[in-house]
Amino acid sequence: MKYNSKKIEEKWSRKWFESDVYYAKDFDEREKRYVLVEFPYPSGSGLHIGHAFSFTGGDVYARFMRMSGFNVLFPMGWDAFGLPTENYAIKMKRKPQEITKENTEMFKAQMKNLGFSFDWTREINTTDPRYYKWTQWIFLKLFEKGLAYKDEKPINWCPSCKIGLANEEVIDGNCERCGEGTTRRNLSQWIVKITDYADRLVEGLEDTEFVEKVKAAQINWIDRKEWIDITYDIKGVNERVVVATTRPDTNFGATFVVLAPEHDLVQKILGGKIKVGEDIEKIRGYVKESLKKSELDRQKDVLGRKKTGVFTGLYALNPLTKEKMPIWIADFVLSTVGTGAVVGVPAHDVRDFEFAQQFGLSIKRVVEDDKGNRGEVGSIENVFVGEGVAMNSDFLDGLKTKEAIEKIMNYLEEKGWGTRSIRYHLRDWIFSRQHYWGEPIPMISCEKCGWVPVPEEELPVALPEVENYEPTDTGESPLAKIEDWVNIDCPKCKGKAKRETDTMPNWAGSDWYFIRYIDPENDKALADKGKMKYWLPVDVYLGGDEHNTLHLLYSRFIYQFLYDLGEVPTQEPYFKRISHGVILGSDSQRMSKSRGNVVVPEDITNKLGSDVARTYLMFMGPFDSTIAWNEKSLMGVKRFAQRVYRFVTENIDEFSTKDSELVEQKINEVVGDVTKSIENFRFNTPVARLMETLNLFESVKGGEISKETIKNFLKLLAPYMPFLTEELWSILGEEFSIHTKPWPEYKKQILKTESIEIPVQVNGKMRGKISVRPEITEEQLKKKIFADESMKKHVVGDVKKLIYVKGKIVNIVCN
RNA sequence: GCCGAGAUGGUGGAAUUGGCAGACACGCAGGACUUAAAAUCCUGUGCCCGCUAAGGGCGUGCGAGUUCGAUUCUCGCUCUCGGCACCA
Repeated sequence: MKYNSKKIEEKWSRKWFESDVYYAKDFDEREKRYVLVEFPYPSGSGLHIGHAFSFTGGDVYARFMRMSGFNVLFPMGWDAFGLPTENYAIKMKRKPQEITKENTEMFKAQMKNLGFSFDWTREINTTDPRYYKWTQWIFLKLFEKGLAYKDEKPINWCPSCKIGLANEEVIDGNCERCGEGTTRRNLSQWIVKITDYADRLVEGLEDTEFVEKVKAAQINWIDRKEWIDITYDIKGVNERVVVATTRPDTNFGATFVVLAPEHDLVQKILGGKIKVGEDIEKIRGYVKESLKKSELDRQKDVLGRKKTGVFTGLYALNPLTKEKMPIWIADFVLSTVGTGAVVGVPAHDVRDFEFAQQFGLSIKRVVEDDKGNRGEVGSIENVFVGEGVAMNSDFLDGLKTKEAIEKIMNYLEEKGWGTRSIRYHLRDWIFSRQHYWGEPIPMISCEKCGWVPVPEEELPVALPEVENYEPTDTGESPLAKIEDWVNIDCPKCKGKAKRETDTMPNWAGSDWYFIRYIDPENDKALADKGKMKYWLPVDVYLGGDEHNTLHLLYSRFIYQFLYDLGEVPTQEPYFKRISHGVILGSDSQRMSKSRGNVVVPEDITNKLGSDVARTYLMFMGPFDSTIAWNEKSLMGVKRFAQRVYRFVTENIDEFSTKDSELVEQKINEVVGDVTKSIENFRFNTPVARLMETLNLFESVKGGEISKETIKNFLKLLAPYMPFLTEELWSILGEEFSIHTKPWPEYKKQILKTESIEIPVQVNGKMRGKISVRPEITEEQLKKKIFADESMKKHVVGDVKKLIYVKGKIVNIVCN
């Protein structure tokens, strides 16, 4: 019979989704497993190969767990708010709602074609008002608990998208979405205080089984450090400057102070509040120039970049050395880091050294380096930033860096010159976007009462119908133009008030979506608490490397916050996180339209079928590595599928009731290997094992294989090739569906064989094999080896030692 | 610069308590079938010497070390990829 993938796949796809084979049952007696894959943004271009890769991995695992007897929740939904849809809507003059509907329908059809075993009764969509009602509810709770506040902040502004971006959305100074350079701009923004949870977000990782690189990425991003803020008096004026440092042990080597151009003192100088001797116009010119620079320009060529700056004419007084330190303004100091002012220790900081050299400031070594150098620091190679031993530092001399830091911190605090503080690389989260296609932030600004939350019972604040979605150049959301929506009575005082017109960032809807799958129709709560207790936490979360920091951090934060409110049952949302690699184009470059190397799943499913596409994606290489697409290798999997089909259909009447020893041993071994591999998310090797098994089947007669073994073989293959195996299962006359049948069991006891082959090494080199009974003793083995001419000739000189690892290997040591 | 991962045939990759390196697949070469091509099937395929043999030598990025034995463990390098970064 000929293998017709198209016919088979259409037939079973329909049948599966008409039945309940993939339904997850709330409160079922079986042990639960919540398998989550990142839900996609339904773009107009359809399912991407990366989606197919990720979802196939999840599907193989979910199917395996289901057959292993677990009650598996494997849901899917749509993260549908976002700029591409909005931009497309503007271009086509259509409603984003309609476009989203079309796109999700297309995605869903493609997913069904690929045979993913999602439970579609739990489908969610972040743009559905019944969903975003709860996204808005979470925001109200954040506001209520003081974790959301409004503030004027310099934000990254993309002039092309006309949108404010979080630091995380700016890649190398460019907009993450459109790639254009960003600038900075002050806007009043809603900010969420994620930093309040910084320590918890680090500590919570201990309770998870995330892979090491994900944990490291999260901890790195949060990056907690202990700082001390030191206050210096300024000579001759009644002002102070506060610098922040993590290396106060080097403070005896401080020779200057640098302010960020945005610093308050700079404003005071320019405003004439502080009189300086220097040419104020020169200072003004420098500050103006640097504020104009975008983040891109300021970060360009970071290493070895020529430092710029201007002297203020002021001096800070170092209480430790009693020396005066010139105060400079330079754009290498960032206003958003520390206090926006740093103390220059050129001998022990590369940037400070560059700056000192540029402007002829003095350089003083105060740490002996790890090679014992105590001399002058004359070149950049000698700048020592590591930990060493303090010198030229009065009472710190001779102390190791860590001890010196502790001692000086205590000293500065006692003297009232410094204050310790904990700071993070993680910043508070800018939560406002000036766009239409997002969740409206449910807040009302009242002339009298200030910011008033929309009452819970009035949620959702639905997106109004608009004529024009175009963002404005003023930075206002397009919603601001809809007056009858914006103007509203204050819920508190009934006076005149206006709605917030900003919408939420993309992350908002995806922070908590896994909760909603548990109870998608609930209109009283995020989800029913009993159901949450049954299903949470997510047992395995599969997704791309690109979401290992931000999405994961944001959603863990929101979940921890919900835990504090008593809304969710566990401290952490995800138990395991498995991240997969990227599929590159056949040219080993990232797939992109401009490179013309994009492969979409449909290309393959149309030509070769979904079973082949799925299996090939898994067979390509390890799930977590980055692999280039290779069109040719696909054919190997196609051949395999055909051979499986042909072998089973052609031998259907031949299969016996008992395996030959060889077949029995092989299938048992493969059951063990495949099970272990899938459990550990190594999805590539089971395919190879199953190919080996088929090779063996083909080399023996059908009569040497039992029907039971064929059935087990199909079960092992079922997670990879759900359609083909279902078809063959039915051809074998078995009852629907293979995907609900129990996974084959691995028999532990080793099969007793007449003889085994033992490799023989001489001085560690393989010289041959010898066939022996398994229970042979070392003595007998030795005799047998030396009776064998072909072995004996390799043994030269005296035999010093013979090592026999029972049943595995022999090594003869001689000289 | 910091953090993380990695380096195995022509290619993707196997090999986890240290024990037969190269499973499986692609590609390539030869053959069968065919008027022919495609498809399919069979055989061979790490490199070098050797007669297309027998046989031997070399071989998991480089250099040392531990061990009877190292792709695997230790130390020191080189390079590649991913993330972060004028973070003071």
